Amino acid sequence: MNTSLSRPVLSEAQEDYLKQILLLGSAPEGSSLEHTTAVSTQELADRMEVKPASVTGMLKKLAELALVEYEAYKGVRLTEAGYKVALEVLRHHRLLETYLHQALGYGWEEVHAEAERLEHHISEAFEKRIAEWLGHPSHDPHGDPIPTAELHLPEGVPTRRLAALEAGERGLVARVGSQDQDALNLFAHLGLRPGAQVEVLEHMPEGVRVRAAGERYLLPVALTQIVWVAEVGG
Amino acid sequence: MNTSLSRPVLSEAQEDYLKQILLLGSAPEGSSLEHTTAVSTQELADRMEVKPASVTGMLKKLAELALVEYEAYKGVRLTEAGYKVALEVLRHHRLLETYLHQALGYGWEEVHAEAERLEHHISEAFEKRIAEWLGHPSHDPHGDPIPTAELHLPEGVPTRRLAALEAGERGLVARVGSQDQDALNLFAHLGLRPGAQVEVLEHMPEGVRVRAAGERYLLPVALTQIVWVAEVGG
DNA sequence: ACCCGGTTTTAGGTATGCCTAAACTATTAG
DNA sequence: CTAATAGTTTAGGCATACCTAAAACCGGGT
Ligand SMILES: [Mn+2]
Ligand SMILES: [Mn+2]
Ligand SMILES: [Mn+2]
Ligand SMILES: [Mn+2]
Repeated sequence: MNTSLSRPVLSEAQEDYLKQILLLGSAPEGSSLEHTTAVSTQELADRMEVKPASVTGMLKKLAELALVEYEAYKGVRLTEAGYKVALEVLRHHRLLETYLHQALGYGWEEVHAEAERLEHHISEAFEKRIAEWLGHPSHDPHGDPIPTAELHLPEGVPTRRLAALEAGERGLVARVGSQDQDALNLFAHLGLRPGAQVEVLEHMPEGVRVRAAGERYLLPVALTQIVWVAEVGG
Repeated sequence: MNTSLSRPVLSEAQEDYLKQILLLGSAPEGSSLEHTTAVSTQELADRMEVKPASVTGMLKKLAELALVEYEAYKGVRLTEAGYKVALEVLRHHRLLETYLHQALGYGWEEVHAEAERLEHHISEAFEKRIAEWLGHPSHDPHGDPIPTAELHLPEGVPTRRLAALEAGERGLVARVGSQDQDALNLFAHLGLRPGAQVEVLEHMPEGVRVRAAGERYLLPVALTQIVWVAEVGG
């Protein structure tokens, strides 16, 4: 009983495009389609590791399917329908990451690659069962919010980039917002995972000196943009 | 660390062809490449729900990859390399079925469709973790043997088709060897699942009268070919 | 020996999703 | 206000995996 899904059957590539358009067009904290910005061909090409010409082709196809609004030279935005699909894929992704971590003992930094593929291939029954097993979690192991079954994206606690903390300030890692495997490996290695405490010791030209898991490190600025921290007692 | 796998990266379609060549070419009990028979274009076309012309095309490609031996008009057999791939896919499939059943509470008859897709998309890490979680099971929920991590197919206990039992004989369902969803639903509904007791009451022209789960049914002959039974006390 | 009918292959075509190279557009720096 | 350049699109290709229609094959029966 396939419930003849209300959404068309999309390819893996199409689903990934929609998901990335959502991710790239959203403010780091933000949710809701209205607060979304247009995404350029170039950004998508970089993120999808594909040539810009390929992106143009795909965007035309998605526009025909009424999943995006696309005007040449002006970037794309999701339509209401496209937004739904993107959230659905994102839900699969983040539930899978959580399940791999909690049920199968995957490392925090290992889950992304596996989820990136599986998100396109699990059924709604599978989604439902792992969500139940997990007790309907609100956040994945990276601290990212998981869209609900009704496709609402929960608001998070207010956070600031690690880069924005003053010297001497401390906080709790709330989110490590990276898709890059090497960066994740590094963070995992340093103990900079969601829930951990961090303190900014000093801002330097080459990066930010921090203390995490009892050790001191110099983090390149780019990496301190990726880590979001919440109030210590929050 | 992808360990740069010894086998080439194959498409989902290629993997499914190899698996079906293995399944169609093996005796119902049999294992080992030697005891395998050639498989015809037609059989594959039926099984894969594809036209014979498509099969011919695929077989040529697989032959180029040295995964099958293919001679026009004479059917295919797997090469040693193709046999390995087929067993690998089969291991994924049957481990997944077992996991979906035991860990996620899928019904015995629901697992096939989900496994059919996922088998191509899980990593070796995933395979390993579910195998460990399950305690390295030897058989899947349908009673089919699961290839080991070293890709050996365990021998089963000797079984006979339900159709082969004499009137009055009883046995334990050892295996329900169907890929057909509707047949599986029916068997599940009747309580004819691996481990259940069955008794053949009478052979009729229209089918076989059996008792299972306390009830009496008339099973079409075709369906009694699919069910394998072992000695009651075996 | 030959014919027939089922099986299999060939030939030619579709759609997807990617590529490169070349042409074009929009924006920004002078 | 133009001209360079970064960003984008078009045009033309390739590979995969299917399809249909037509031709070729093969084995059994006469
Ligand atoms: Mn993906
Ligand atoms: Mn879903
Ligand atoms: Mn499959
Ligand atoms: Mn494997």
